[in-house]
Amino acid sequence: MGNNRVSKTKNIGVEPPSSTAEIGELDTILGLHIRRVHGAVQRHFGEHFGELGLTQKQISVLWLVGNHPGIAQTDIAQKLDMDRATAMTLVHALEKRGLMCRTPSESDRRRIAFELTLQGEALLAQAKAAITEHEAWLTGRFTAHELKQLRTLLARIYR
Amino acid sequence: MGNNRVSKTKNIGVEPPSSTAEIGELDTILGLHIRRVHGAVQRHFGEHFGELGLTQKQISVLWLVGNHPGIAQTDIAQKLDMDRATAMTLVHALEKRGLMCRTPSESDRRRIAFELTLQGEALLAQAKAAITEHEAWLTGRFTAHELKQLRTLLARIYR
DNA sequence: TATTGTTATACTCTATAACTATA
DNA sequence: TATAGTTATAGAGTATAACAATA
Repeated sequence: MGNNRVSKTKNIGVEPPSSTAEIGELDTILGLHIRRVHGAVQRHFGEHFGELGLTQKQISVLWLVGNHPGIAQTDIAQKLDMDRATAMTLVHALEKRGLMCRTPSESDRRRIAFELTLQGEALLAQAKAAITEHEAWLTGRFTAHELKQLRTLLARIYR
Repeated sequence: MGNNRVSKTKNIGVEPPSSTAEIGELDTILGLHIRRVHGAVQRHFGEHFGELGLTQKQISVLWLVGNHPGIAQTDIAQKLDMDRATAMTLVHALEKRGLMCRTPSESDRRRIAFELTLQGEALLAQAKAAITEHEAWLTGRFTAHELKQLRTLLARIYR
């Protein structure tokens, strides 16, 4: 098994590290561009703001809860394009760290209202500073006009 | 613990599902746009082409190896912006499924040359068709000019 | 010393399915 | 029946650290 090779013996070990980017047809694929960009952004944030102890995803949850005290898990999931169970994981971790707390709703006892704790507010403030810096790195390469274009074009993909 | 709430009792359970998108300042963050777009693309591919049994990442590895028979893991990693260990995981899984095979290089015995198997070639052909369809869904919402703009702007982030 | 492949390990994000309580 | 939260489970992707073989 594993021996039904398709092109017998060409270029064995002769692949020159091929300078930089030249992936052939692959280069045409917009989806690949998007994944690479996503990866680059993710990587930059982790490398520069990892000490914060929060991922971008976690920050967006804290941010959202900070803007909407009393919000429920379902709404968090819906607003950030997540599954209910995925939101649970996020929320639970943040709760366990004492950054958010819960109060059962009285009008609808199925729902649970979430708010930031004082600690959560404090860390969110730091996180916002980090995000601001990170955004400067990300957006600094564009003019205001290009930035507007980019936002408009990207928004058309998921809205 | 968990009782040091910050805003005593406002909006408990009164959060109206808030129609659609309105995340406040969060909406300004380009990084968030990128993550949402990435998620949407990922989701669409999985939902429509999951039966193929290949992820977009796996396809890009097969595609790359197909274009560069004899390529080594390090080069795959470098060309697709991955860690060596991450590439290992990908490559190993594809190998185990009989889609790629290896031949130790003779000129440099540290390197291993990878090629697609016949099975790999066949599946890649199917995958390319899927990607083409997926790309049509993705790019169909843009004019040719917008598409060029978008590609140019995105490329500026990781190049 | 540097590079290639490897293994072990770990964490984040994601989702599905099934369950409980409530509406 | 439908919704909110929960739990168990799984898989993809990512990375770090340490090791062996080779250059």
